[in-house]
Amino acid sequence: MAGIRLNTTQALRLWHQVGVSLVLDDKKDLTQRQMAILLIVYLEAPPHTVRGLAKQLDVTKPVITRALDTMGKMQLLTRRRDENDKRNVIISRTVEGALYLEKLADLIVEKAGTV
Amino acid sequence: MAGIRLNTTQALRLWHQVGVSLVLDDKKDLTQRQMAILLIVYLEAPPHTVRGLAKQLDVTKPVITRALDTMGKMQLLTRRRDENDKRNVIISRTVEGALYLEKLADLIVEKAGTV
DNA sequence: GAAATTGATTTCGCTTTCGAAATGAAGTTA
DNA sequence: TAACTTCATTTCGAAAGCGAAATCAATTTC
Repeated sequence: MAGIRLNTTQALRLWHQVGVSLVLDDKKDLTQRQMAILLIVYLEAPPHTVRGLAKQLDVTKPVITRALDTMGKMQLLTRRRDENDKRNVIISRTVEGALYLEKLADLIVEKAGTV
Repeated sequence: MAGIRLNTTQALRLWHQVGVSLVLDDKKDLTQRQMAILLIVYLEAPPHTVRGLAKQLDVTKPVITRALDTMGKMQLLTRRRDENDKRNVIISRTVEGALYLEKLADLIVEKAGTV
């Protein structure tokens, strides 16, 4: 668990290159909050709920509901009712969403190689 | 020009950690486009104009004008008229903007160390 | 089982952004 | 100097986001 070693110049160059590429190529145009939600759902252990995401990101629940509406339409993730406690909504991954993040990861790796 | 070597998992973890931190801590809440513009202005060789930025990011000029309005209010950059050709507007850096990106860079470096 | 609590969504009014088109100012061409 | 071009901004109607508060359904508490 040594981590990646980079300096501040490399960090900004990486953000710069990936950022410009996303603006140029990415149809989805997610907000920062939406992207954060997506990555939590894909990288952190389930289950994920509206309340849990709102708490982790310190935003209101409607922010999460709206983001799920938007990213749900894009097929990046899905929701279903929790059968054990029907007040809860469980957010989960989709194939589309996994592919989207795979492409994002490839882009980051590619740009990292150039900074 | 060796570049940074990381794998796709590390790339997504890095984006995840930085993204969550930005949602939690960053008052500015820039859009992807605004962030891309800011990084271009700070990392690429001047002069920067509305037209040039619009072309590089393949967006309309009003997108740039609006982003400059917003980030100008935040003091992240400034514009002034080009005295040689008064149709042009030259976008340049500010101390505030440099500090903002320094902190962003520090955050990225810190999170990179943990992925 | 009635009342209170919890979780998600909807509604409200507001702000910000969007692209397309119109405008205005400055420079260039004929 | 009159017409055209160029650059940035403003205006337009539409779309999407925001937080606060209200709503609705499910669960827990008393």
